[in-house]
Amino acid sequence: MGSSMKDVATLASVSLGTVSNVLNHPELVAPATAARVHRAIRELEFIPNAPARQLRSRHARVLGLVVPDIANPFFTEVARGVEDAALDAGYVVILCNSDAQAEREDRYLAVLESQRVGGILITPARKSLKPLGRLLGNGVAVTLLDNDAPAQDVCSASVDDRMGGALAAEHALDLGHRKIVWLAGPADIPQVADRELGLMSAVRHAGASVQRLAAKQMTTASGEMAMESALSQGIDFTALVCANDLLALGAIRALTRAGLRIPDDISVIGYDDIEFAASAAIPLTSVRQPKYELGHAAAKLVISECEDPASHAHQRVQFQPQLVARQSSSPVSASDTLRR
Amino acid sequence: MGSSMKDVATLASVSLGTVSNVLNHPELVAPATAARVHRAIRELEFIPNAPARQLRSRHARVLGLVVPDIANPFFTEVARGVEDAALDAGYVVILCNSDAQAEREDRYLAVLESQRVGGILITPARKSLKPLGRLLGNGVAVTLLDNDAPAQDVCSASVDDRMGGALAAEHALDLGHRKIVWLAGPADIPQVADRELGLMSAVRHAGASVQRLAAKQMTTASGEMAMESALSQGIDFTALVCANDLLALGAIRALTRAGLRIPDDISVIGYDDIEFAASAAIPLTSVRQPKYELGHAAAKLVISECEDPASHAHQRVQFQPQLVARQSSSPVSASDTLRR
DNA sequence: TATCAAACTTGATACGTTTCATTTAGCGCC
DNA sequence: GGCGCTAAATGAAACGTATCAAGTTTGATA
Repeated sequence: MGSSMKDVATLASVSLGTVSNVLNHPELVAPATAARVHRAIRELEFIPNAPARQLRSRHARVLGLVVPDIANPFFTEVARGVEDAALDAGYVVILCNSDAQAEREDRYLAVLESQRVGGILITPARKSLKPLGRLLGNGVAVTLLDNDAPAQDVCSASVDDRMGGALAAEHALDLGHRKIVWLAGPADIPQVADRELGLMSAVRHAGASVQRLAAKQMTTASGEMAMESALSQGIDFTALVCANDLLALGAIRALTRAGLRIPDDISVIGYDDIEFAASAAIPLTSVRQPKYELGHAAAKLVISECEDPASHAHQRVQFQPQLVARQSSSPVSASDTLRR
Repeated sequence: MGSSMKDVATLASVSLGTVSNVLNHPELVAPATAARVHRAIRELEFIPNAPARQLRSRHARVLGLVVPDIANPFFTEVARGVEDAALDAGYVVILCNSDAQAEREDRYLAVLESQRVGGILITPARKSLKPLGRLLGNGVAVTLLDNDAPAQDVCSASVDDRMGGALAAEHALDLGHRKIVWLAGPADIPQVADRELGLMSAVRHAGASVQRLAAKQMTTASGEMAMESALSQGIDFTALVCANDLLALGAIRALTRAGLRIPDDISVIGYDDIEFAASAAIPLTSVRQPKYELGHAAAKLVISECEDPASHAHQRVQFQPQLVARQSSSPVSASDTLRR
């Protein structure tokens, strides 16, 4: 069975308190004693009991990570960033998929509260931060992930989605495109809404215009369907900007099936720059988000609050996206320009 | 601050023990009393302290999930299965990416031991199960994930990789292919080795032969490189079977770039049937593994052992893979048959 | 040699639960 | 009305640790 500090104390002929000090306040104990204790620890293969420790010290090296769906490559990468930062600090991450459902999110928040986690990283399923209020009141550090903090009492780490939308638009405009389609997702996703704002304002600024298309979900299947039905209605355009890469990949299938060539007939621009974007049959031009860094930064924020809540100042960290041009986009073709 | 059972007891005018009984042994307490206690619980918004509970009862509703890389779509899906099963049982999952490195795996196992998790689901980074010995000795339930249990003291959930390899081979053979290339991954991955065994024996049984190609890693980039160099050496074949879908997608890029058409010139068969396989430009024929079910089953195994270690019998669960034919494979073309 | 601060150690207490041996109440029956 | 039972509730002990006031040793100083 696992041995306890008491066993260590006995074997090293010191008191329980001294063993505790060796572990938590080594500067208070004489080197010779510390050495003896360490020997005993090795001998007994003692491993501290984290739950007991937390019960007493009210400090847990456990984080909760609440995301809509880890199967989304964007969040997978974010999670890796979170996890690496956590492990570096001796923390551990509880993975919670909310499926963007409030009910499931609530269930998880309750479990996390019961587990008395030290901090929570969350991409909320809904606008209101009310459900987080309880947690905050109980001294749990909360950091918003891929969301900007509206309030003062939480940290946040996000990517500038308006800028990302603008980058995508400007790329298309720079290539000479004037007939642009924006393939959006569900309207209630704040990130998507921001991308749209950035895109629209850039386009308007250039005196061009955009047609808006909406997919039901942020998936390839949904992108394919939306594009297909638009094509059947004889939509006329030369560039397609999508709310994420999955939509773009789906749309490309529909376009290809309709006999359109990419990028010769249509330029396609995605968003997220997931790994598959680069290695697709037609490498996808996309707006890269520093996903790993986002997760890493968010985790460091929440950990720093866990470690020292008193002297912690809430921060907003915002990353800049970046356009990665690949083969799915090219200058508008001569014929299209003339036709216009 | 969070209220404790003591507060609840006071408010409901009962003893501490009674509150505990309401929570854990409701059959022992009179309905009227239970009602009073429940009212107090709601009133105080009491949420049990899981760590304290575990300290006393030595029973944790926490699982550790140790996988090589959650960014691999295979494991992402497995993780979802694990998580859903866990949440259903009121458990929570700690995510651990070992990166297939022994050192990182060890670090995580130590942290999980310190957290006193109730169970561990692991796809081990190395053959030896020694590092798990300590855990088992301390009463932690261990279940092998995507690995078959060699020993008697752990459960395991896996997919029949030999059969999968055979399915892929038989599909190619049925389509008339006789010049087959097997694009393998690193030799030390047991799953891949098994697939190869199944493939080889099916091919031999049919009196055909296989050329073996090895990629350095199980990634698109690696698959592309391996295929490219093979093509430059003038390899002659009509069907390509890959150790996983990522390799297949990479290989397809190299093939396409070399002017070969799929499936007209070369039939390509992947393994895993990740989501992208179906929605790629050329939908990929692949061997489907019940990924979600695998994770779900493994989690249920480990949870059942956690709940009642005494009456638990270790089990091996093995799933059957399934061939999903799509457009990347077709009957060998007349010209190729003649040429032979 | 007596004194005192500094450097270590100790031992008791509390964290929020579960468990279990006891106690108390309620009730039918001879 | 006393007996034995069952059902319900209680109270104390324990889980493994951190903390901190109080104790002990050490070594330097006067």
